[in-house]
Amino acid sequence: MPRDTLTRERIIQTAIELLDADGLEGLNMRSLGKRLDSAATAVYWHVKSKDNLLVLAADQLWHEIALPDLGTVDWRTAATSMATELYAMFDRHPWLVQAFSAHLFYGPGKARHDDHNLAVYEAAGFVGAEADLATAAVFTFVLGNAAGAAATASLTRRLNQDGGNAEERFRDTMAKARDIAMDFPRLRARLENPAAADYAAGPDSGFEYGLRTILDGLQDQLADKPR
Amino acid sequence: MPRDTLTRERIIQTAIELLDADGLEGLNMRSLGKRLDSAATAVYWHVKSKDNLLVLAADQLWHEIALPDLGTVDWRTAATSMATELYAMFDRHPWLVQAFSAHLFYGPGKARHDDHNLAVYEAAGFVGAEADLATAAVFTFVLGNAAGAAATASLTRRLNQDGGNAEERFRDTMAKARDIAMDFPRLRARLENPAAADYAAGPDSGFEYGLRTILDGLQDQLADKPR
DNA sequence: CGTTCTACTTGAACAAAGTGCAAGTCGATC
DNA sequence: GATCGACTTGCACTTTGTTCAAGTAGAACG
Repeated sequence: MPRDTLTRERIIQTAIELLDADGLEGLNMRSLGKRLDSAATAVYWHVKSKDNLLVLAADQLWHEIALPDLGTVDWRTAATSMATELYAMFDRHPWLVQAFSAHLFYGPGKARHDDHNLAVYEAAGFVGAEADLATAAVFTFVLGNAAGAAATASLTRRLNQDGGNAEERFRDTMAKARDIAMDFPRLRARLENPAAADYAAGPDSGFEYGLRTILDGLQDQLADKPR
Repeated sequence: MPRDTLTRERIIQTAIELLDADGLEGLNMRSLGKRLDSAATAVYWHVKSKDNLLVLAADQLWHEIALPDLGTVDWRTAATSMATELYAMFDRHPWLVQAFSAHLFYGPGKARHDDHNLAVYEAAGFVGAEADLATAAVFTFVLGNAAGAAATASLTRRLNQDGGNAEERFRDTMAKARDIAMDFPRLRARLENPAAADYAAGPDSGFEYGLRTILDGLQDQLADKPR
């Protein structure tokens, strides 16, 4: 006997909890049912399918993103502010990246379009017209970069706080990578004297620093080869 | 009776063919077996698991990537050349994005490290040391952007060549998006006079144009807010 | 108070897919 | 011709998404 009645909202909420806790693999209909104190199949009255549930969960989070005022701010500013918002979202819910990689990489062509959805696209610099492929690329960059930065940050946090399993596994991997890296002269130099390397930056400034660096580098490249 | 003997190489090759043709969903051990003219489980003698097979397939493609000469070229140049290579790879094998989104977004922390692997990382500007989170972000950017551009290009190609189902479906989606977009003043303006818009660019120059645009825009943003 | 209807829940069961395993085959070697 | 090891096969088990007929519980109605 379920304490609370099953509702679409409670299902979505619980699904997000499970996903945040255990990742994409942690969510299956039976574990979800157990967590909800009801049969796995009861969910199907409220939600069409598991895929649909994932979409609904993502939608929920997507709709929590604050929109910049496009009347006041130009789209470049908007894109940057979007990047920050998305950064936070991917940081809190890493499974989003896995579940919707196609959307993130291939743009919103495959995604459903509702008003808020499209407003976010607009804010992120995306235009839903077939001619505007360039802007689609920009959109992908904004999302991709936000996700990458989020991952970086969450990695840092895991290192600093978790203490234990995750840290150990990560350090193992990195130690192994380090061993291999010592065979490469450039890597070796960087590893042996990180402070002197031109890319050195505190963990927390990784996002902005990474941006700056790549911007400088690629700007140069493009300047060299016009057209 | 299989015509050819089953080999790890043939399995990987066939898996890539299936993946290229039907995407991630198109590959299951039974269909793979059928295509190889042998029992599904025969594959397991050559390959540890399906996940492992995906890694092997990705590795195969990964190893086909040409490395810039790091002795001659600085790492920024190398990163750009990598972007081009990766661009081509994601363009040819879109399922890579789906299967390895975690690697692409979260960096090589979770990936296995062999010599070539690490050489590519180095070329892409990644250093396998825990302090260098900034470079990891750069790595993610290069990959993410390459994938986005590849998707854009493959979308264009699909539109121009496929003629039929894919095009129709895409146009439907876009038409719907367009309808909704007309409610947004900025989008509407862009859609009604795309030629005049500052982002207009030929489909084929989408990659470079997208880069230029976002670089300009974010460069400005960073210039405004130092530190 | 009983009936009915609607909203919701349940357990059994099916299908798809990854995979382990015991038994078989086939070709080379002794 | 016997043996051995490499390789293959079919069966079967497990997990997981999903369907469905049958149930229940509470509100509405007579």
